[in-house]
Amino acid sequence: MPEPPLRADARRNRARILAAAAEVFDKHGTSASTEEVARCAGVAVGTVFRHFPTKADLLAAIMKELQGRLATQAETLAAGGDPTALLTFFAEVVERAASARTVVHLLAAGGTDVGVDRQVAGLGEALDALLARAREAGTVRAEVQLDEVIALLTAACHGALAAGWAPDLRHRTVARLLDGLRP
Amino acid sequence: MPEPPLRADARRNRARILAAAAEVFDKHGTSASTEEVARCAGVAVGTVFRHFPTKADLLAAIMKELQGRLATQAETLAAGGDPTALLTFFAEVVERAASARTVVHLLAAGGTDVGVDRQVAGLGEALDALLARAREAGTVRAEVQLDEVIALLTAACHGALAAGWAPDLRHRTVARLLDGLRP
DNA sequence: TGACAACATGAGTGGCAACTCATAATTTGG
DNA sequence: CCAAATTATGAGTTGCCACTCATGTTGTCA
Repeated sequence: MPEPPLRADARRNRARILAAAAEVFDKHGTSASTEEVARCAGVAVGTVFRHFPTKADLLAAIMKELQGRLATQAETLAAGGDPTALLTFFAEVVERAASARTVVHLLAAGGTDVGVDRQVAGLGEALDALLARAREAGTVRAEVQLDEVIALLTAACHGALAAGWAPDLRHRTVARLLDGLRP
Repeated sequence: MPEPPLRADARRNRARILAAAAEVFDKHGTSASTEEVARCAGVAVGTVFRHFPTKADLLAAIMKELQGRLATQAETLAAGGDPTALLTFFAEVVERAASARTVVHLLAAGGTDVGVDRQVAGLGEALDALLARAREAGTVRAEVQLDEVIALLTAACHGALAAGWAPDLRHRTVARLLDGLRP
């Protein structure tokens, strides 16, 4: 089923909508109205719904993009060969989550929410590479499992976001979390 | 301003509403309708709004109760003198959060949500006692601060709840978290 | 027990937000 | 440059939910 290519203006609007949605949902949470997204994108509501028939579809699209960016970053770090890359990546994701609500939803979507299961799996593989390298180098304990790392990351993101930790507290808390992984 | 005592039926209904609200919000999240709460309590909507003029007031009342129970439990543990009581308490709260959405909201309400700031402070004192004892006994590292413990607890609750960790994963993750506190 | 105040009831109101559809505007292949 | 198809528009439509209020009920106290 080779989807016919989008018209030029349609492509442009789709991109604008995605950007606007990311901005709006990050600022006001996912309960922000679709109309607000349309306004921010400089587009009518109907156009948003033409591209994403459902609000959930819009969220899923954002998450897919986000997942892609995170996975790429993780792969880059893994290629670098630094055995502490896992810890770096961990801290950075939490740092981003503190100001970007959407990361949280991505990571939490291991389950049933919007159908992002496979996306998360993709991030999982990238993380697994980082973890393997860290284990070999003795940067983290051998018995630490991938799902635990993901769980800790999820928890930290949620906490940083929902509780609104100040930067200082955030850094100390992440430090404690990483302490739990080291030998 | 000595509030006149409630009438007998009013007291009974107030209690029923609180219990029903806790059950409903735990099951369907805080977006469940007030009407659902009323139905579950066997009461009309108007009655719910007579006792709690706003949905936020209802949530705040639930959290106040919850905070009281948790604080009491923490104090009891502290009185017991077990130096690992902090770790026990931590694990237990997370365990409860996994099936009770409301704990999460309580712990996350360090900030601006419903005005529960002081309630959390109350829990903080009880936790502080546990932490002090654990530090003296060398069960946790000396440099671990109270706000970090609260932050970790918050994070773990959010994670356990939002991501729906299976029991096995939950236990391992909490273990990793506690590893980060030990010497 | 009676009478008054406190309380309960539940149909109704207002408002918000997701989603639709007839119409108008663009794009594109010929 | 001109159709024909694709896309954009935005004023509705629909449904839900927090909250109100006129009316009926129950507890309390003398």
